[in-house]
Amino acid sequence: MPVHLSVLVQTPAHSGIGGPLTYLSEEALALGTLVRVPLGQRELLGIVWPPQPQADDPVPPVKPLRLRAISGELTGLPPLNASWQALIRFTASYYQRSEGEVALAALPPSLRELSPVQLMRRLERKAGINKTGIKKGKTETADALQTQATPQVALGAPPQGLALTAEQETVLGQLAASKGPFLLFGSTGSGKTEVYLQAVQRLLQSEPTAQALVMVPEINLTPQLEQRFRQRFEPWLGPGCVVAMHSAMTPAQRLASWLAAHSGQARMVLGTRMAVLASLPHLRLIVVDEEHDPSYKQQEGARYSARDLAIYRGQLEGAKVLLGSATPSLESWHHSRPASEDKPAGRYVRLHMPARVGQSALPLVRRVDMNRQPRRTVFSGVLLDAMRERIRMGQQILVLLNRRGYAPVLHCPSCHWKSQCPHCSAFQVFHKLDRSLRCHHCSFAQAVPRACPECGDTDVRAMGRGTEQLEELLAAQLEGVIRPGGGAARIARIDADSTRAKGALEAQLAQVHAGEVDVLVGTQMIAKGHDFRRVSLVAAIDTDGALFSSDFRAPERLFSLLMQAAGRAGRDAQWSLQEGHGCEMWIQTHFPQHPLFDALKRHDYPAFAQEQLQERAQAGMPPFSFQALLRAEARTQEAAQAFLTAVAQMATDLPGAHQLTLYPPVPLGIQRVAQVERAQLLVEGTSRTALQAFLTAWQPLLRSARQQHRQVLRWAIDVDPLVI
DNA sequence: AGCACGCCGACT
DNA sequence: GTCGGCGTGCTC
Repeated sequence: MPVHLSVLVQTPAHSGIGGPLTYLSEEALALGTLVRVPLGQRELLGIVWPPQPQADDPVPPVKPLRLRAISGELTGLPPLNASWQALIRFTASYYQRSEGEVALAALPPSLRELSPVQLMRRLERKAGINKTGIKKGKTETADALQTQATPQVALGAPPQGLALTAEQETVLGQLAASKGPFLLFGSTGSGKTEVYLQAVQRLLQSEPTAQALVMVPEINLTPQLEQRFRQRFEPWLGPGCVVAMHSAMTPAQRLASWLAAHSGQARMVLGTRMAVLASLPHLRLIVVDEEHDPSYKQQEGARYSARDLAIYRGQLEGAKVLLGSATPSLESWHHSRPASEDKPAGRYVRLHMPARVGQSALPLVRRVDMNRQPRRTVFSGVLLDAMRERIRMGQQILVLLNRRGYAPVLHCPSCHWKSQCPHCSAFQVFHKLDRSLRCHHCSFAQAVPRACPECGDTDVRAMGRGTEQLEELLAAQLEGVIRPGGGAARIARIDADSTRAKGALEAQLAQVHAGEVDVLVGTQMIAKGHDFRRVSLVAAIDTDGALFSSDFRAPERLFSLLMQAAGRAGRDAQWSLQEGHGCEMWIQTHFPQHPLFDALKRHDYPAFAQEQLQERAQAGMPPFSFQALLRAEARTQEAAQAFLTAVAQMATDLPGAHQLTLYPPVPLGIQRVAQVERAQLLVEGTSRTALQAFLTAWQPLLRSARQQHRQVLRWAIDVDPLVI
């Protein structure tokens, strides 16, 4: 007697299919079981799911006659457990996406594509390594995986690790003593990584099946960290106890890692934001390194914050959560505030590690008042002198500018033509090296015109400067400076352009580490994570834009970037101890009195955070309010805005609406990209519950409004947006 | 989102 | 006479 089975499939929000679909099955299957189901002409991977509560929909969703049977069950894989299901449900509901989209996106792509037969072969092959290598039928496969799933038994003695400082010991003690979640506020170089390693080790040691998840912001930081974790744990728990998870892995690698985590064989997962949705049946600890990093926020599809989900998942599964940063997000800082006379303490426990390991001092921050420099000065004389001296002493220099290319725009002085991108409301950037004009938003590229396309004048000029131009300028201005070994200063540039080729970043970094480079020019890429031990001077060339940006989070990002960059300098104690030649961070600015730089000079994140939080509180901005954006894309700006205006008018009586402010629609910062006009509408309020209730009620209205607004190509809701 | 069906322009 | 453009509509 066939039974009805609810199955989740990958259905985008636009499709109208929200919840699970109903199929027939010969037998009832446990929730979380992976199945293959027919949908239209295709066969898709699905997950057995609780049926949709049919409360508000009086019309039965399907005529019973049309039900189709599932194609098959993926045997050999234990079902996704209840915690994982709950995590997916929460993520979908909080970020306003369908459960099917979130759930299926959380599985490795090759699992979605593999047929049951192919998958079974894979599992057999994997299991066969441990067993005799004889392939058998499907029940055998299940057994094989079960065998493999028994957690790794310790092969050797637990690793010793580095000797801990008193601070590190204290922090580890605090971690053990309370429930958390924790915010570890530790300066660059204070040894946070060793705390993570020890925390993971203590967990794995005390519980024979426990799993830990360690998240990092970017893939290019993972290789060194992955190696460190492997070297620490593999001699102890055997190869395969640590697996990586990030989007740069091959489909086969991703599947292998996922299976190892899902089966419980992997004891530790090291990954980027996607790893927060991995199946980890024995998860007991989540570490979020550099928790302030914006890349934890997914920027397409379900726009979840992996850091926020880590907090939720920890609570859900009873796992400890440790966020770490030298410049925490203002949200996390606020949530970890100590109790004051008028207010109770925040929900997080704040842990503090102020000291740098070893003797190295924090660099001296020096401001150059650009108002006192001749107009159009790129490198001030004082900075150039300081750089020359460092080169003569054989030390390295980092020059930061967040603008790649040669010049951000080309223009014609006689007719005022500018290198506007034909598809976007942005300028095409001048790249001198390959003589191209390139749009950084839609990638449209063309050759640099020899003469002005409008008036034919051959005097077309570059305005402003990017990293390419800095590299060129420096070569000229540092000419004749001789480094200790003899020879001229060697300048290199690292940015998205120079590292496009696979392995290019690693090769360039290796050059820097080998001392083959004296001056490194680059975008924020070079400020993150990489440890340049011989760098003794860091210079930020043009940061003023972030001080007065319309994006209220720009100062926070700038402070973090500069603190991180400063942390790159002076990791090697030898120079900081030399009298008068300590490590320095130079800031060229037209606003040397700005409080951000005052706090930076004192390396005083708490002071900066307090000042920013006061401003945010007064202006009623996050973390003192909650926001969501509704974005619409259309062929014309008018169509996009008309849709937003219409749905805002329809929303006035929705639940929660009276506690929220709906702002008028505005064009996005870059209003047009690749011939598509974009507009957005901000919803804001002080109650997260009201915002959630409102968005949930709004969704069906948005879907139906699209019928009247055929010009709208698509729309999406971004909950807790990072860029407004 | 896929993938069909469906109705109009340049090709073996 | 067919191949193929992408507009509209459906998938348990």
